[in-house]
Amino acid sequence: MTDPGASTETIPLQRTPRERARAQTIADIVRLGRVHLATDGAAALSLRAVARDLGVVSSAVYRYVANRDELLTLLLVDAYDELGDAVDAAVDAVPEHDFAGRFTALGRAVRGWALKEPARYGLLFGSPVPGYQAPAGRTTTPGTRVIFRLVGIVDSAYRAGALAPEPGAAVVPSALSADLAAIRAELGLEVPDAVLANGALVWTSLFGTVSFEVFGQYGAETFSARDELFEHHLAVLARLAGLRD
Amino acid sequence: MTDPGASTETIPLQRTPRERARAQTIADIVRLGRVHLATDGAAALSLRAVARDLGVVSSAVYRYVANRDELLTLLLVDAYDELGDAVDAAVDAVPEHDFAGRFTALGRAVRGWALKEPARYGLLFGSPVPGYQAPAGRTTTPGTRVIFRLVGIVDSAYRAGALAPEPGAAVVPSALSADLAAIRAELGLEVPDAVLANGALVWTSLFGTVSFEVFGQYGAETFSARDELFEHHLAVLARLAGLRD
DNA sequence: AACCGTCAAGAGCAGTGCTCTCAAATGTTG
DNA sequence: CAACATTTGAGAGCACTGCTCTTGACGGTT
Repeated sequence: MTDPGASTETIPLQRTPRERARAQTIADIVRLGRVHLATDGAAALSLRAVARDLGVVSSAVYRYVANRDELLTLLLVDAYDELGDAVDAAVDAVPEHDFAGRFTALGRAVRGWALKEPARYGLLFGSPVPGYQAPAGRTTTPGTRVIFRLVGIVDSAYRAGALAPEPGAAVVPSALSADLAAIRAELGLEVPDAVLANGALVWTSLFGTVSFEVFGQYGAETFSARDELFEHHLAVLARLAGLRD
Repeated sequence: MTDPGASTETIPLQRTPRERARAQTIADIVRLGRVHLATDGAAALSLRAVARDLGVVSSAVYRYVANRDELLTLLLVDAYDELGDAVDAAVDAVPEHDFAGRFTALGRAVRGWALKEPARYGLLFGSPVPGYQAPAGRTTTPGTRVIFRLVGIVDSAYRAGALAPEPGAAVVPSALSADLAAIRAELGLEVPDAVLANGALVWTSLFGTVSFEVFGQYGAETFSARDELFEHHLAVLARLAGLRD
């Protein structure tokens, strides 16, 4: 849970005092919205409740935030960035040449953040909020940090010759190969198709596992040793990505 | 999209005409709710809107459904059953001894239903609806049909000796092993720990892949060959489950 | 000091879930 | 067939939501 009292928003330097005050108010709104989001979930996020916490009438909030969807977008970017920061910190703490270790750290960071912030994780990776469409321009960049980091690890391992040969060279069909080529070009990667396709599966599998745990799909009683289950899954996924451990 | 005109609900035989009429009305409410759910999503499901479609004032609906959450539960069970029926039909259409084929059919059925019913899929496997807690007694049984079917296929393959030796015998730690033993006992399975643990990963990975596609996590442009991507992932997951193809 | 942009407040509209009361419809029973 | 009892639908009402509009005050800039 994020401490609602810590107003540690990074506010870019503003020229006039007006702009400074305005940026501070928006930061406060995001901070309060983050608390509500973490407590009640995305669909229950209420501008009026945020206004009450801010000690202001509801219509005043609309001076700073166009509507509920824009606040949701701000919170979306905020959450993506926090997850990205957590993943970056965890990965950077592992030596560069320890590719499997870096992957494991990435997976643990994702799971740890998700379990700590289930509602915000649900906003990012759960069912879309009805009637809300995330604006592509503002959310794609922060939204791709984790997957970029993941394929970056795999690509580095490949360049270093540390990647295990893919088990049972799966030939990818041509249309998929074209997609993968585009990704490879855009991100400046070298990994071959089969590895990249497996990387995509590892990506979705990691979030699938985390989502099942966070969203309660496992049921209350089925798995009590969830840490061990996740570690086991992570090890299998590392092997699937070609990262021997 | 489910045809709102087809009132094909299975109504158990009721003694009095009153009970018959009552059951029919509840079935109509579920049918209309299903349309709203498929159109607008879970969080936007409105009892008043259902009442309007039913040609009745909102308070009258409360004669048949205690509150919004109970309607959501009815729709949850309804969706679980429809998915379970689709999966069963797809799996049963494949010869019993073709274990990999049955797994592939299961995966395709899940994806097909999810893409056809994204909002209802989101209710089942997406972020939980805020403030709503599914009653365990009424939802667990229909909610476990797919995973039971999946492990059933793997277990049958194991009994038939058709299961590939698990790649790199992963030893599962003791606490997890106890969980797996409980599952094995409850479902009457024979598969060893490592296979069962991999089966759980295959399960979560399948739904992770489907969720990413349904919830739009792939982005608009990244993957255009989604059928091929899914088929590739499915093939890798089949191998991971030990089902050679 | 005057000005003009920015701001908060309040009223108001349409929608939501849900509860309550009252009257009508309906099935059951004498 | 008639009287009864149960069930049902309608309507009003409360508290909440997102959002818009107008009004008046505050405050930085010229």
